[in-house]
Amino acid sequence: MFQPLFIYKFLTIFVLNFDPHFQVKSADGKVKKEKENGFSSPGHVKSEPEDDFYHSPKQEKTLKREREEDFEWEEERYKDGVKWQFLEHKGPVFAPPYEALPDHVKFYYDGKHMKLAPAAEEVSTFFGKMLDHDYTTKEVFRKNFFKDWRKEMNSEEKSKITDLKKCDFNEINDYFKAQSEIRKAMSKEQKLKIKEENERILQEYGFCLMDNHKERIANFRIEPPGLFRGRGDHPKMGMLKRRSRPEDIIINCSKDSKHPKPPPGTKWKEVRHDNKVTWLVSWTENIQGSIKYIMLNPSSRIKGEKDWQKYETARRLKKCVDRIRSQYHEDWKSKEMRIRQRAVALYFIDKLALRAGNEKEEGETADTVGCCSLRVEHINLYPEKDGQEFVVEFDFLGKDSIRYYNKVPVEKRAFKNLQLFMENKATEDDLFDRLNTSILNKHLQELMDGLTAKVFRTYNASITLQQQLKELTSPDENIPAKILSYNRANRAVAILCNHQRAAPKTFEKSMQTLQAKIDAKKDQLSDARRELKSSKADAKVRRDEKSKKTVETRKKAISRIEEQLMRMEVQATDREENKQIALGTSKLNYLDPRISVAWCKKWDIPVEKIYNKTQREKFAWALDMAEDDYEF
DNA sequence: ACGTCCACTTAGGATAACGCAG
DNA sequence: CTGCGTTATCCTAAGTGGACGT
Repeated sequence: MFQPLFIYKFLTIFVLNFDPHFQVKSADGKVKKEKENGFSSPGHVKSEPEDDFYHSPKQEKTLKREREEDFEWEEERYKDGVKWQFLEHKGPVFAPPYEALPDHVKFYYDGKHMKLAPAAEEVSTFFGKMLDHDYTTKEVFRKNFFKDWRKEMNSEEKSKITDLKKCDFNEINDYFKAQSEIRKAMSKEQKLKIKEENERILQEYGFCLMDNHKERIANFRIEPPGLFRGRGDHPKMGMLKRRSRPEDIIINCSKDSKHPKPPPGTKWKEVRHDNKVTWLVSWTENIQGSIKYIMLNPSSRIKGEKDWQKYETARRLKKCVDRIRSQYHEDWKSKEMRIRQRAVALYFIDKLALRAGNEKEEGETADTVGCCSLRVEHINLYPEKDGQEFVVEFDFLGKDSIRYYNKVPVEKRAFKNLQLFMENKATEDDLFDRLNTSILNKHLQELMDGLTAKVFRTYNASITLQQQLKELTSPDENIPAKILSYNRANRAVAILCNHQRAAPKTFEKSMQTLQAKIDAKKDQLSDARRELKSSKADAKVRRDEKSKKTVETRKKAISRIEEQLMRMEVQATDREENKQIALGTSKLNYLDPRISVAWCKKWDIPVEKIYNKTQREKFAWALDMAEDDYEF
């Protein structure tokens, strides 16, 4: 077991030896897996004698039990919201300074060439680069851009350039396209050089030291300036996102660490030592005035533990969800309107996995809603529709302005309540006028410690995966078929959570190509069968070893082709069903990875078929923890 | 009870890297 | 070896929810 004294000693040695330049990957680029408190991180230090202390060979089961204890111990280590004891990093990487356009790249106003001063020119390139994008045709985008662009112009530019329609950015657009072609056409050596330089920056700035771990940082680069790309009908789209300078940046690190240095001749806005937060760097962004952060990679201890905790909370909900469900069924009958509304909203959140729906500041963001912020206009009630009773039709824009459209039969009492909530209301009125997320979450907190609205999404997603896997996996199918089943289970969750994507641009084409391949494979198969038949006949006549052998090889060839064909057909089905559905979001954020790991172990599927390298790093804790009998 | 601030998770699109057929 | 389609990674916007002050 860990002795705090040893930890402390280890930490001291480690800090002294910390060198941000050293390699963490082995020569072949493979990440060495190291077990430590159930977490493995690509950044963990190797070849320290103390390592043996962490990696002493033990039997799996023993290791597992001890690791679980370590988790508890870790939890206790950080009381009162303390997140770390020691934090050292090199600060952020700034966006490269603006490089003026070459003289031959011209901007035209009203058909006449006009040389812009650097400030205005830089902003013009932001727009010029985006000419092919839909954004530049949108009125709001153009209006916001033009307004902010004019702020960057000198008085001469400002007086001349008064109409965006008269601006010709085409040469700028062509220039950047050409630049990107040049980059693509670079020689191998040049590309390698760039790759090496990126790797060097990653090694220098991409890692930090938090307590006794060297951890990967998620986003160590400061966001470059550009035009704000809000999603959906965002009122601020096209506004200029300013360049951040060191004077805008707050550094967070421990007092006794080597503080990051600001670029020569500059100062940080502030250096603070707040170990109740997990971020390393922050700055305030100028569009919404919100704070941006640099934080650790999902593979880090601090993110992994939190993730694990999230699923443990969802599992606790599993234990009491029946009680909570019967509770809200009761609350539907309450004489108090606020309780009825709370109950119906919770019913939606539970049944349909809707998001909580915080209020938003009008005019500051796109008009999107979640459960608590639904308005009358977002639902239609049908006492009877398509042979079903009490149907609610939802149609609203959710997070990222993704449309949620669903027709669901609901329980009669819920339906009657909805009718009641909508009485004497205008379409733009709140459906749940006596409810908001804060009220709902306070209620949930009373039902279960740590329960909030979002836990239902996690719970329902994970339980759905588990149940679908049970239902869809057939024991005698081969691995590709089992993986198809997994993807279908995953898909059921993605549909529940309404995780959509734009159908890939190449979808139709690639589907055709695949179909052509399948047809070709089918032809190949019938050819092979014909050949087998003739060689069988041949063998019957000749009765020699050689012809018998031919029969065998041809049989093998057939089964190989059959296998290939099957694989392709499975792939085609999978792709078709996946056209507009994004599996990644649920996989990464909602599905308890231990369910997937257990499923892989149970059916002998290599976990690499389910999780790629990054995902395995993020879920290292689960890979370590889950056995084949894990139950969510 | 409400508004505001802050910290953190969740999200889809853009872009880079990879890998395979021709 | 090259071009093209797929997959992985990067990017950063857009949510959730708690704390705190009034």
